[in-house]
Amino acid sequence: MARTSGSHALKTGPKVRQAALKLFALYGYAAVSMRQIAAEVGVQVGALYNYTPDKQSLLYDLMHAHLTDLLQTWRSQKTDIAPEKRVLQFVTCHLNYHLDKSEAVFIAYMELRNLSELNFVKIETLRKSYELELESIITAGQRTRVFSVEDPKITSFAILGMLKEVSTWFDGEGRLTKDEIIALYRDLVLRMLGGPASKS
Amino acid sequence: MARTSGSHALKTGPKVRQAALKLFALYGYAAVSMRQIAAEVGVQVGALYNYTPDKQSLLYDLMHAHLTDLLQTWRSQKTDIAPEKRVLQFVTCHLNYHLDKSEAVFIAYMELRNLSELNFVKIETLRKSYELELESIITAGQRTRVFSVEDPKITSFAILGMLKEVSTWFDGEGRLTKDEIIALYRDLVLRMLGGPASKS
DNA sequence: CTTTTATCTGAACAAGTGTTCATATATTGT
DNA sequence: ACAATATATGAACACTTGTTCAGATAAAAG
Repeated sequence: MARTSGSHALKTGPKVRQAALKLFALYGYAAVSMRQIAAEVGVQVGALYNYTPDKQSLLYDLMHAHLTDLLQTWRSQKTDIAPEKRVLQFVTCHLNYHLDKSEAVFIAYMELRNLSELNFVKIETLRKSYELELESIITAGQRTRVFSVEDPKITSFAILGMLKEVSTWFDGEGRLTKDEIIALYRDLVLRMLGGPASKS
Repeated sequence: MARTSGSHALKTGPKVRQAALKLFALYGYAAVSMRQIAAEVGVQVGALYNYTPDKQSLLYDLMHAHLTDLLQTWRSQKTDIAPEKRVLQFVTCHLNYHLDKSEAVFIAYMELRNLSELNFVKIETLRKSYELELESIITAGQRTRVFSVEDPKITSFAILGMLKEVSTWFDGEGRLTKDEIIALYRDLVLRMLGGPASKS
């Protein structure tokens, strides 16, 4: 070897992913050209292909990295707590992550249909395993009668749907702080799960 | 005149919009070419320009037609009823519309960033006026103390977010019928609004 | 049947697409 | 200093993009 691997690569590689992340989130995968990404990095278009085999892999890598990061973040949380606390832990963890990394989150929701068939299956598997985490918390709480829901699956979809929506408008400059927003959603989720107190 | 206006146009015009609706919903605006739309209609590319000045207008027209239709559907509902009934009316109306016209709905959420700046403002105005309908119901119920929410705006966002999510997975072939789903969401919404019964 | 005109075709336009590659340029180890 | 090699360039590839338009086609009016 006459050169340590990646003297520039270690800088340009992440820059490419970061530029792609920003531009895909802003204009959408299909609307962004490799030349736009190259310009954002400050490099000619050919150089990108030292860091990705093609445009499709760039999208897949971003989504895969995001989802494994999200899953790992969640799975590093304390696990041995009661469902009513655990669901709040989920909401807090989810919103903190989503509000901090809104670009990656946005892409993961919006660009599913631009994945190749094979990549789509892999990403969907990851996404579903994350979403099942919430459903299983709800089911656990249902068993111990601390929650009272009609349909755990639909309830988990509904909660995830309303949590997703936050990242479409939150920009850190609104009326409420991140923590205030999280508190409001924690309350809404508890209501949806209908603790024993609200049973009729 | 030697010909009644639009002998074919009355057939091809709607076909163009329908083809664009289908393809935009399936692959996204940026990923669909005018030639694909033409092929779906069964016509050559040039013919499309008898029915739209350009691709951008095609997108705008679809979104505008959808939103005015949605708003009109909602505004044709009975208005003189109490907030707790009216909010259920909103959920039912919204879900019925969204589950029936899922393609138009999907485009309206996904393709906002592909609108020109001017068109975006117009569409956003329509969308916001629809979303404010829910917020004003919540605020009204808050005043008469039939609802008990911490933040009417966030609550309306949360409800709209969870209602939107339904159209991403509902395909009419799942475990639940449309009416069963609507019933579940009506219940969830009532819980979120925390009627006086559930006050602590 | 002839004229009028709405509609469609088919080809063309300039610009942009993702990707490849021989060549040049840095940067590092010796 | 030189040699080795990781990165970047810039031009080229074949193809697709949205849009235009002269001319063909078809249908209705007179």
